[in-house]
Amino acid sequence: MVSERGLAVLRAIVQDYVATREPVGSKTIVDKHRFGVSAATIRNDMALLEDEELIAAPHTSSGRVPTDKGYRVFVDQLADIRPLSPAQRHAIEIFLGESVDIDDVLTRTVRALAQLTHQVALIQYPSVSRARIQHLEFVALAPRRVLTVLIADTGVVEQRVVELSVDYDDAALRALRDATNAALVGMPMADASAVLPAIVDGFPETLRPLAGELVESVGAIIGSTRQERLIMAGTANLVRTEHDFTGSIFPIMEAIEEQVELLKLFGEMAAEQHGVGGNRDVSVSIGRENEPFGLAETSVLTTGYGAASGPVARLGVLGPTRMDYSTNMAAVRAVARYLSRALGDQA
Amino acid sequence: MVSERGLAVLRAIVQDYVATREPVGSKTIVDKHRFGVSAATIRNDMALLEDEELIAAPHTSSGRVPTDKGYRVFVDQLADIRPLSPAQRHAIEIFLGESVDIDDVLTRTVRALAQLTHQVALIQYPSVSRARIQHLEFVALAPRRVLTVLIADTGVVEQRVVELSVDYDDAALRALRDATNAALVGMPMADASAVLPAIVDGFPETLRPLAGELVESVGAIIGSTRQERLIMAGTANLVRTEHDFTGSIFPIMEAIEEQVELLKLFGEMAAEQHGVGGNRDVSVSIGRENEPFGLAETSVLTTGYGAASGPVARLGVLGPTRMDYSTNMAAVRAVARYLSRALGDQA
DNA sequence: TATTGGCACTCATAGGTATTGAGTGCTAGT
DNA sequence: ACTAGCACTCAATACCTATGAGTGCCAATA
Repeated sequence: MVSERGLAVLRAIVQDYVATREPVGSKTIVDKHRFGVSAATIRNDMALLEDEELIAAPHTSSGRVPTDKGYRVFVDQLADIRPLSPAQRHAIEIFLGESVDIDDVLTRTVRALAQLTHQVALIQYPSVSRARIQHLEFVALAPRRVLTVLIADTGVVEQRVVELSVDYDDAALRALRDATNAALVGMPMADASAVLPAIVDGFPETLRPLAGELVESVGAIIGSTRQERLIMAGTANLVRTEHDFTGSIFPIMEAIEEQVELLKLFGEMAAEQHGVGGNRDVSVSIGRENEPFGLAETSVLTTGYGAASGPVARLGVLGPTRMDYSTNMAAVRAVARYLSRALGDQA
Repeated sequence: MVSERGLAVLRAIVQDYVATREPVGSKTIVDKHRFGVSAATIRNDMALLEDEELIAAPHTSSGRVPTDKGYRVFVDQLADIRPLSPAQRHAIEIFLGESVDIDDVLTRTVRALAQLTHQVALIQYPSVSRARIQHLEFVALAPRRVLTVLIADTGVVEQRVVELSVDYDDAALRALRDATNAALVGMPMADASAVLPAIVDGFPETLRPLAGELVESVGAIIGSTRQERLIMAGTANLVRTEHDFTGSIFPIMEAIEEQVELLKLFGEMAAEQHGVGGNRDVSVSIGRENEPFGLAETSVLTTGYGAASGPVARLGVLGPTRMDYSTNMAAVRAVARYLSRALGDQA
C-alpha cells in the first residue's frame, strides 16, 4: 500500500514533471520539496509507486514519469484547484464585457479560455433541444419561399429557408405564426416535436398543406444537428506542446477538426458526471481513456455551463496528458461561471 | 540571361523539389526529365539560374532548391493549371449537393477545398456590405425587446437583439417593417446607410423614437464587422507539412487563428488583382511577400467568388512555399466556381 | 559557340567508439 | 524506519572516420 508520504511524492513528481518535462529523480525531489528524509527513502517510496503503476521509468536509469493512472490519482485526490488571480478575473471581464451577440459571447469566451490555459479551448454550442422556445417567426421572402426563424431562450437563433410547394398570403402566414407561437412558446424544444402535429390539425382544411410544410420546417430546425457543434480556439497551442506526444499530432488535430469524436466524448462526460469525489464539478478524462476517440495522449477537462435552469451544454480544454491540471481546472470552472452569467443576462 | 532551356530546368527543379523535398541535382534532372543534354550542361544552366537568384544551394555541394523568386517565375510563366479529374469534380458535387443552409454550403465548401489540396483552406465570409438587401424583419420578443433580422440576397442572415428605451405595439412594428422594406429592398447594403435617416423622417412624430432605435439597429448590422471573418478547414495539414518550415509553425498557426492579418492579405490580393499575366484569375502571394502579415515561408492562393453580379468575397488556400501550385490553383479556381454557382442557386 | 567528359574538392550524413553522469536498486549499518 | 554507500545501467554527448552525392572548373570536342 502507498503511504501518506508516498502520495506526497507522487504529487511532487507530477508537479515537477509538468513544470520541466524532465523525468524526476529522487535527488530533485529532496532538493526542491522539503521532505525531511533522504533521497534513498524517497527511492523506496518511488519503488512502491512504481509497483502500483502510478509512475514509470522511461529507461532503467532515469527519473520517473507519472503514468495515466498516476495522473488520475493526482487529479482525483491530490490536485488543489487554486482560484484564478484577480488579474485573470479582471481580464476575463474586460474580454467578455464588450460582447453583444450570442455568437460574439461564445467566440470571446472560447478565446479567453484558450489564452488562460494555453491549451485548445472548446465550447459546445448551446444545445437548442435542451433550451426553451422563446419566439417563432415566418418571414415571407418570395412566392413559395419562406424563412423560418426560431429563437431560443438561450439567445440562440436558428433559421432555415423553406421552399414551398403551395402558395401563401401574408394573412395566412400571420395566422400560422400566432398559432404556433401560442402553442410552443415557453416549451422545451425536446417536448415541442410531439406537439407539432396537433398544431397542423388545428387549422382549417384549406391551410393544412401550408401549415404542414411550415411546421415541418420547425421540426427540422429542432431536430437539426446544429447544436452538435463545437466552437474552438487555441489549436496553435497543440503545436507548441508537440514534444509531449510520442508520435505526430497530425491525427489528433484531424480528430479535433472533425469534431464528431470529440462530441461523443463530451456526451459521455456529460452523462457520467464523473463520480462525486470532493468538489469535482470539472470532469477529467485522461490519456488512454480517450483512445477510443482517437485522442490518446491527450487529456480533456470539461464542465457544464448554462442558465440557472440547469446546464445547457459543456465547455472545456484539451491538451497533452502532461498538463497543469490544477490551473486548468480552475480556469475551466471560472470561465464556465462567467459564461453562464453572461447567458443569463442575455436571455 | 536565362535561356529557354534554363526555364525548363527551373520548372523541373520546382516540380522535383515539390515532389520529393530533396534538393535537386543535375544528375536527377537528366535522369527524370528527357533533356537531350548531359549533366554538365544542366549544371551550367543551373549556375545561371543561381546568378539570377531563382535557385539556391543549401550547402556548397548539394542540389538546388527554388528561391521565392524562382517560385514566382514558375507560377507566373511556367505552371500549367491542369483541370481537376472527373473523379474530383464528382466528389465536390456530392459533397456540396446535400447542403441547404448557407453556412452549411460554406462549411462543406471549405472542407472540400482542404481535402482537395491538402492545405489550409480559407473562405472569406460573403461580404454583407457588397450584397443587396432582400428582406428585413422586426420580431417582437418581449416588451422593449425586438430582434432585427436582415437577409441578404447572398442568403446570409444577420440578426441582432435590440433593447429599446420606449414601448411599442405590433401595429407600429408592422408599419415600420413595411416602410423600411419598401425603402431598402433591392438596394446594395453599402448605399443603404445613407437612406436610413430619411426613413425615420417619414414617420409621424409619435413613432420617431421607436423608428430611430430600430433603424439604427439596421445600420449597426450593416456596419458590423461580421463580414470580416474567415471560415477555415484543414489546419491539421499545416502540421503535416511542418518540416517545410525552418522554425516552428506555432506563430504561423497563431496568425491564422487570429485572422486579422490574413484578412488584410485577402484585402490586398483583392485590390491588386495581380497583373494580367495570362489566365491569372487566381492570385498567388509567395513566401517573403507575406512576411508583413506574419506569414513568411507560406504561400497563399486566392480567387474571388460570388454571383453573376460580381465577386462577393475571396476564397483560397494557404500552405508552405513548397507546395504544388499547379494543382492547388486548379482546385481553388474550380471550387470558387462551384461555390459561386451554389450561391446563385440559393439566392 | 555550345556541349561534354573528367577530376579535384566540399560537406552533410551515417556509423562506430569512448566518455560522462544522472539515477537506480540493493545491502549493510544506524 | 531510515540512511549511507556502492556497483550498475544506459541515454546522451562528443569525437572520429568513411561515404558519396553533387558541385565548379577546365580542357577537349562537335
